[in-house]
Amino acid sequence: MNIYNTLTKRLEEFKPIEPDKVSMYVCGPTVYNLIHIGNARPMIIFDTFRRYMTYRGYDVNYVSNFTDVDDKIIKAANEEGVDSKEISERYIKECKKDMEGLNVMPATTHPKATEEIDGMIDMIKTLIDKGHAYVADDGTVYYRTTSFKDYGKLSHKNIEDLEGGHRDIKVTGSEGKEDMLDFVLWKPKKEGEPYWESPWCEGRPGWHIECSVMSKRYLGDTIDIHAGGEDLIFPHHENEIAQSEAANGVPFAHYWMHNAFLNIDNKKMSKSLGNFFTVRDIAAKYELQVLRFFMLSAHYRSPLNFSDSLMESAKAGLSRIRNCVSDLDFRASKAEKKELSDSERGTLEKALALKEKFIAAMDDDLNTADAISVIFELVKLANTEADEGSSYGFIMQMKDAVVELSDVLGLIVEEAKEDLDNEIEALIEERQQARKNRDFARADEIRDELLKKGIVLKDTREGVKWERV
RNA sequence: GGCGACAUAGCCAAGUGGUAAGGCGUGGGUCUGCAACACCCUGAUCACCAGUUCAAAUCUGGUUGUCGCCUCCA
Repeated sequence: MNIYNTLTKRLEEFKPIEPDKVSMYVCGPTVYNLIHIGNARPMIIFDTFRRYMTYRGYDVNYVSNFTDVDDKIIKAANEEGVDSKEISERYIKECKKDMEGLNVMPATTHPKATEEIDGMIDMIKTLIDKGHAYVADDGTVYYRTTSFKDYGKLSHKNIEDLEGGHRDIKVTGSEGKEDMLDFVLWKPKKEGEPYWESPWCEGRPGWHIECSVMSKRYLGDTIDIHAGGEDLIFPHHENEIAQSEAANGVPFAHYWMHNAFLNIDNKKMSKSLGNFFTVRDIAAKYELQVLRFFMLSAHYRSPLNFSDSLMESAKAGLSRIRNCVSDLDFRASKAEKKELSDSERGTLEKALALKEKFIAAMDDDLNTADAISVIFELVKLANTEADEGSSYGFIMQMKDAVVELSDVLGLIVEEAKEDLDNEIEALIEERQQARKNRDFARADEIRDELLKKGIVLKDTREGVKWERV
């Protein structure tokens, strides 16, 4: 498995700390509102990575946090006149619903920042003791950026560039800082804000310290992979490295993976541009599986543009895979259980080769676009080779192959088996009689009637096939 | 101003030295009472210019364009 490592800017072979195990931390959302489709990209990408590693036999310890104390949460709480905990709890719940729709597996652990305050205070103490942090007059604790010689190693910036590169915008609240680049580890409460006791003041943690602490607690001082959106490289991940490595004295993460942004009309999604979509907005129009398929259709390190027509295209593509699976299912129900023919064996060998091609694509820095194309090749093979004469075993093996690979990508392509009620069965039977009698008007009438109930009929050579829309 | 990424058919998108995967869409055909599904056929001198090489979408330099980070942000 090769992974592009932001730290070294190159593709590297993945070597876990412990054989057959992966420890992985993915920065999760700040829960002040429903998650947007941009939040969904890292969730889908790294969930796919996790599924693939699990498929390859790794035991994956996957940790993803919820940031549940933050300015935006406090602001939302004030606007609604409720406790900030009410806001964060509500949106954690909603986020989990969206994740379920996207078929994103729950993390091994989903820590919350507010439940890890003790650990943060401990780490801040350590940083102060080691001279990497200092307390300002108002009780704010800052990280002393100049004390960490590797500062800038992830974002590949040097401190002079950062200092000199600052544009007109002045950093606010920087009065107590020794240096412009120093960042907050602990900040004093303001009136009406949630706070915790600490040796420095009643207050709350800075954003960056949360992830350092949660990663350490659930995965250890050094982990295999730390991941998130590319906008987090600087300053968030840079600061995490500075905190963790200064406090723990060992490397923080061996591999850093970052997904590119999801854009709308080639622009960054933002509320001010009015091109902002929540996952819930999309769910109203499309099954969220379509969104997942769409996101996986491009490489995770390429910017991906979102639009309605692209979603339509994704929907049609996903249907192609699903049609194949349901056709194979239908064929299997009619097929004879007999010895596989030579040609069937040959086709299965081709299918096996495609499976290897799929693995090669995924091994190449999670090339899901290529992996999906392999699934389409498999679909084509199945559509071309499976017919009324095919054996049951052949059909089922082809189907299993398509389902297995789709499943690695977290794509649900197999419909849950369902029995139709008698009334509908009777209508289908009546329509068959009408067709036999060439009473097509009545036949079409029944078809329309069933369509209204969400059932689409397809007349195949082997009989009538139905499916839910 | 500093740093960086990208530019492949109508659209999306793989491909990092040996003459272009896949999907969606379009048009034509086969199958079907019709429809749907499926199948067959239908599409690219890889932004532009110069260079390296027997050979470049793929490497080097330049030009143009698009976008991102440097400030909360997935």
